[in-house]
Amino acid sequence: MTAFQKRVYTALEQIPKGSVTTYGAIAHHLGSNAVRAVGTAVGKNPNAPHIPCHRVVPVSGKIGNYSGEGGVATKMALLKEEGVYVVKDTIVDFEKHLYIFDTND
DNA sequence: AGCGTGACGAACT
DNA sequence: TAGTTCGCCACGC
Repeated sequence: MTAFQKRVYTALEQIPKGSVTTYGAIAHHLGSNAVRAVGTAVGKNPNAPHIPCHRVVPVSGKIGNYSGEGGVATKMALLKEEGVYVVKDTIVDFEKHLYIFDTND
């Protein structure tokens, strides 16, 4: 477990239920521009359901990927359980559910 | 210490 | 409009 991973996981826990965020938003929130590093961090350490990694999606409004059980199928299922509907691997009203990290200022 | 890979993103053709 | 390429930063070998 690296410090960078923890930052990513902490950021994910800030995502409220029924909302989603993007890798780019997380990267920017961490003060970086490396969406790859964020995706790598989450992907290599799902950290179990303790982390709502299913609420993380690319800015494309699509599902992206998922290393958990069932893959993207489970990911979109979890989102639907939270009120975020998904059709054809694409999030419905994506930007409406899009959560931006509170800059706290 | 250097190269390649990766749950992405934006620009180019 | 859609497919491809390079870039980004951290991690593994």
